[in-house]
Amino acid sequence: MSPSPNAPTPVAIPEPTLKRLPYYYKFIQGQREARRDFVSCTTLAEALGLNPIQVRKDLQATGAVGRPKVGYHVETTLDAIEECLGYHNTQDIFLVGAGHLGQALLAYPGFAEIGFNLVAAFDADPAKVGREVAGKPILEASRLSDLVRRMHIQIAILAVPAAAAQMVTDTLVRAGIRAIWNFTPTRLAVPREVLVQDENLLASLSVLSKQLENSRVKSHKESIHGKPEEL
Amino acid sequence: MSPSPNAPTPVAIPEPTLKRLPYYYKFIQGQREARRDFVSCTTLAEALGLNPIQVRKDLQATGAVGRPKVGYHVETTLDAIEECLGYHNTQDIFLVGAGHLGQALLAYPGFAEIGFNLVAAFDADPAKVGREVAGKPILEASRLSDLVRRMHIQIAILAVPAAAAQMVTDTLVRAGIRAIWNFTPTRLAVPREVLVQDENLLASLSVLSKQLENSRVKSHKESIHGKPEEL
DNA sequence: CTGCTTTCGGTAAAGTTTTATCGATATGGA
DNA sequence: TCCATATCGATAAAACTTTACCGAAAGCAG
Repeated sequence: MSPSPNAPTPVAIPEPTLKRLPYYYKFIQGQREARRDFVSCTTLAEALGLNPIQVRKDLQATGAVGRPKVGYHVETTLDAIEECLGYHNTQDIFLVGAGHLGQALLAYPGFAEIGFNLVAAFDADPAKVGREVAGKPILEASRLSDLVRRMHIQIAILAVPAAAAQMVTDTLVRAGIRAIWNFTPTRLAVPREVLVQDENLLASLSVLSKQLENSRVKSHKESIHGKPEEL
Repeated sequence: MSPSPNAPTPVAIPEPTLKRLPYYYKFIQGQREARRDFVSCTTLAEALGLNPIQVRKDLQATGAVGRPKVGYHVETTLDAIEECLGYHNTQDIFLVGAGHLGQALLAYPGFAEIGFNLVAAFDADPAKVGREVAGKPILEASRLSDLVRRMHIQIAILAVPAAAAQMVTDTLVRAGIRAIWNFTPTRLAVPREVLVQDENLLASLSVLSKQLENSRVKSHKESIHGKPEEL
């Protein structure tokens, strides 16, 4: 399994593909429960509203291999996706900021299923410290740095107020964090070796609303010019 | 302001750009508070860790106009972004599903700032119905359809359990919803004219973790081959 | 006033991601 | 057994996004 020194680097899988894989995974799991042994790109694509060719390319990226006229073997393909997304190797993560959103994340049971173990939250508010949410303790913010270091935590969820975002980030970075899942609407300044995944909810909502506006204009124009809808 | 019949359709702004605009907006607001009248792409890019050329192209897309050697006028540019993202035209939205995440969204004060008015939540759980979160009522799920119709709600936030996602979606669609901000890990089947913005948290976390793994492999390889880090 | 430097706008190139095309393979039915 | 068809894998084209380049405008210093 260990690649030879100059093995062709297992080409990084594009982010859009990574984001789609969980959907495939879920659907294929459903097929397994339905006692199906194989699933084709066509089926997947139809169920998920995607392009079959895209599905095929995505699955290829995971290393899954299909059989013409039959499709992909359910078990093998599930394994390939799990392997690809790292659902196996479980990993401890911390949450910083136990406000409404933070507590919702604390209580969310889904992380465990994909190999993450959210072990504790940290907050600066003494009123919250000491409480538990879904069995996970909320600890004093001052202990964050030390625990990240000692427990070799690599990923942290950042759900603090925007004003504190950069400061907390600096603390995390100094403590040796490797990746930050950022729920604040702030661009974090981090050293190049630290990864940040932004989850800017306001931005997403803005996008949706803008696209809605666009589609309104478009369909209005279409109705004026009599352009028919295509199938 | 009304475009002539065959005016060049104000080219749809690419989604990546839309997602970056809120960051520019926030930073430029900061500049205004600091009593600065102009801001350059270079400054913005440096502050946000982006490419200056990208920033310029993004701002151009909003219609903002800059002056060589000076930059973009703070007030005008803020207006352009507001106009572009529709921060002005406020819009009522509904939340469906008042679980942990749903309640966190209910309590989130940020929506109002970008022109959204989250007026009510809906839930099937009688224990939750009747309660209020941050002054927003949680109503019976059975009233959803009627209220969407009567209030001409265009955007709904979907934060129900995955198992209910498609069913609730169908209800929303029948009631005339135009766009769904989907927090469930499900691909929703909707008619073409209905927009869906997926916010798949598990998928995002998987991406982060996978990229972390990649970067580990890469830096390991680099250290073996002695490839130096670039500035 | 002249020349230097910063920054913009427009156009072009490079890089990514999505979609299309085509031959090969395996299955099921004639 | 042989043919029609569904589906895969590979390669190529198209679309989209990011990055680079270059000339022009505008401020600043001498």
